[in-house]
Amino acid sequence: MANRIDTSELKQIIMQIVASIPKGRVASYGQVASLCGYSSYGRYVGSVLKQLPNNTTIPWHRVINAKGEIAFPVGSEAYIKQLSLLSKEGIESKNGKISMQKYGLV
DNA sequence: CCTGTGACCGGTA
DNA sequence: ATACCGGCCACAG
Repeated sequence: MANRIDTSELKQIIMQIVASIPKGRVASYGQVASLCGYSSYGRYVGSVLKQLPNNTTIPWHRVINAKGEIAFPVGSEAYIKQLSLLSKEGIESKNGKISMQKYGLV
């Protein structure tokens, strides 16, 4: 039992969860954390995605915050890129907000 | 060792 | 509905 968290292993789990998000769906950082079994690791999820290389195959763009908004400042490079990728998968945002009811995980 | 930071979240006013 | 606040926790300096 020594339920000690292995951050290096947790990273792998997080990436696997994110990779498992179906195309056309989105999940919040906290939700990804929950699926990993660590509901309070939302911030850590973000820090892991931040470390991903530009050529990664991980669909990091399908992860947004709990409010249904992209976590970057509106108009920033990353914001525009993420919005573009989402739009490509048929995910539309209303006034910068994405409907979790519609695109959230089932 | 201590402090600040961040792709977060939920409660309260 | 928005704004503020405290909790959260790995990581960098």
